Amino acid sequence: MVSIKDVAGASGLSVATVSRALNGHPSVSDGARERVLAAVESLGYRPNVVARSLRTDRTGTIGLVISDVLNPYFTELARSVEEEARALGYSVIIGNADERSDLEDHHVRGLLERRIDGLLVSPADGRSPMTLEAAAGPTPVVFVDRWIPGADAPVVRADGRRAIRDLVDHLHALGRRRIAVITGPAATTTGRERIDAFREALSAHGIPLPEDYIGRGDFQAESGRLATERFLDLPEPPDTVFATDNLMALGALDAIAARGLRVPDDIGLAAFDDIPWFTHTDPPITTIAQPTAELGRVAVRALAALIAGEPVASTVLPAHLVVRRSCGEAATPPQTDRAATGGAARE
Amino acid sequence: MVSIKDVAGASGLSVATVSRALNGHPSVSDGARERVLAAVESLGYRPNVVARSLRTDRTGTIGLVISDVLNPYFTELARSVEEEARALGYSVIIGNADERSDLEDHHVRGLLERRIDGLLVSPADGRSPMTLEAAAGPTPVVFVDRWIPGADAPVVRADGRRAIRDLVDHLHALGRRRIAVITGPAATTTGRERIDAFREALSAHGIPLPEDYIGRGDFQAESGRLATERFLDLPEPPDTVFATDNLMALGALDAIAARGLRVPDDIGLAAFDDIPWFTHTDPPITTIAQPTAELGRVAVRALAALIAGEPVASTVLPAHLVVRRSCGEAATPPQTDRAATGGAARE
DNA sequence: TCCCCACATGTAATCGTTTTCATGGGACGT
DNA sequence: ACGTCCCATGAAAACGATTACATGTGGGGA
Repeated sequence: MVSIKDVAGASGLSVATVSRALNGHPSVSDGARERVLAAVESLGYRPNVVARSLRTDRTGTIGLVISDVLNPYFTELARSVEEEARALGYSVIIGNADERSDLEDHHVRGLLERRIDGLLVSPADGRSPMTLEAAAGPTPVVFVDRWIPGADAPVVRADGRRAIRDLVDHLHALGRRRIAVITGPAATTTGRERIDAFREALSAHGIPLPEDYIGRGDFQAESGRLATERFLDLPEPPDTVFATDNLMALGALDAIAARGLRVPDDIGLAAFDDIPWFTHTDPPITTIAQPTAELGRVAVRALAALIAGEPVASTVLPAHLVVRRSCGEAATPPQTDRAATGGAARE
Repeated sequence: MVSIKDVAGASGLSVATVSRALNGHPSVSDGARERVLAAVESLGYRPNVVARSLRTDRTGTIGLVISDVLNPYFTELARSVEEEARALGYSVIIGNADERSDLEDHHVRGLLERRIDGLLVSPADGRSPMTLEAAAGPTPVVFVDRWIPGADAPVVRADGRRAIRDLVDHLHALGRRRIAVITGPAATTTGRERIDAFREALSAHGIPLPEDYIGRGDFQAESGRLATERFLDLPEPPDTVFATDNLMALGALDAIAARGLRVPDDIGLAAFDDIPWFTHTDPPITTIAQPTAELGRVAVRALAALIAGEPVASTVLPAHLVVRRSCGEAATPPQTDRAATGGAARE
């Protein structure tokens, strides 16, 4: 590999001058700069980022550890993170934890050893020691979507409580009374928030939530299918199922279709996270949409600020209900669809 | 940050011995090893991969540049690549080219500067100079899914020709005769292969393919929608649309739904790439499935072999037709989960 | 007893940059 | 004409690891 020394040799200058020329240092003569560029061109020199990072202690890279790459919600998040990071001059290394805390550990450790400038993580659960260590350590960390209570790092997330209340109002208005829910892992903040908000909203309407109507899922499709089957086997099955993420909703749809039941006539279905496919399922699915891309952008900006040494506060963006047809005929066609990220609350 | 020197100091040994102890070098006494590990533990030492890479000229990282992270096909590919790479001791840095060759260029350049050990790329089109340069350069490169003819790198891909023939046979058997196609960019190998094979299969049945029945897409949803609208505006619209990837099929579905038409009665739809959602659309979509995960695994193994200096040949795996209901009655009607949209008018 | 070798360890060079410090030579003000 | 300052440049020291080479020590074979 051709190094800066070769460029120095070819241009008859010292490595110091070459380095300065390449980094836009002001005190380099035009002549020198030209000779350097010519040598770079003819030798095909490409700076060694590894060496540079060692010297400068900056890698120009941020890490992103997400819970599941196959989940469209997280791919959208990853995409917006990469986009914003690129705009800010950073590269992104993505680690997929697959909802496993050992994998999360593995990736966080690897990223820290790689000396990334900052870390964005959506913790699978609170059980990854490395994640806690990272949050406590010198590398800037920002939690996105999920977080670990007590860990010392800003959080960028969406608040679904209000939207869940809206959803339950909607279901109530449609006459739904036997509403079951498929939760995420109790160890995740989003898992807890969604079931808590749901329970609260139900009780506001005086609707009970029997233990049988709570399916314990893991945010992946198969768990949604299993939970739904169990619901359908009940002596008094629910008239509506609320899956607290998009993959579990997919699993629920599977289970429902396998029994030859129809949505929404035989059973209603609502989901969390809006994804393009929900428009095309049979029927289109009523769901709660997060401002996913915005979440990613805000998180990256927060991380960049942290890296720059600026103080950073947590951010909460609102999620909102998107009514389609999977719970019955829409009462009113409000169609608040998308772009509604109006007021961002700051903590 | 605590470095190997601190560990050496704390354990009363030299950096050389510490390094050896940490890397499992045989000639290190048990006593020394223990003292090193104790010091590592108490100091919270974490090796600096950047420094190691500089010295060893190995980063333990491979790059993966894909065309579109939002495309489920590529996320599945990315996932299997990461999995296999991890098993082989590599980390993966993913770059999203978003079907833009300038972004592809950007990522390939960044990855090379980062001195990745090897590069997996699915070129957006042949127009990225960096990709060509990379294939010609010293860093091992393997093309996956798509490739650049003439570039000197092994290719791991699926062959869709046979499956496309099967699809056309299927359509023909169902009486479909006015079949339109939405192609990918002519600059991509997959784009060309699919339209070529399709054209060939049609002519084997004596079915014409008028120019009007060819929609030029870019593998993204919006282009599928536009192409389909144009088809539907034709004086004699097609009775079937074949979208050559899953996102364009989604767009086609959009356009069809927007006109209140029903699939497959009013118009048939077939796709390329199988994804979980195709089971849940209305109706489930007949498509051509690639062995996506296997593709990722094979590609990583090929790259690892290349890195190890072993000779590597290109690999072609077969794709196959998956018949569902979007083109008309399935050959084998196993279950009665139809019923659904009985006579209900839509929209 | 002596020699040789293997073993455990240390010293120092090295990887490719950036950056501090030193230096020489104009340009400019007086 | 002289001192001052700045500007362009170079030499060399880092950064944190790995590793070739050197060194001392102890054990085993002759």
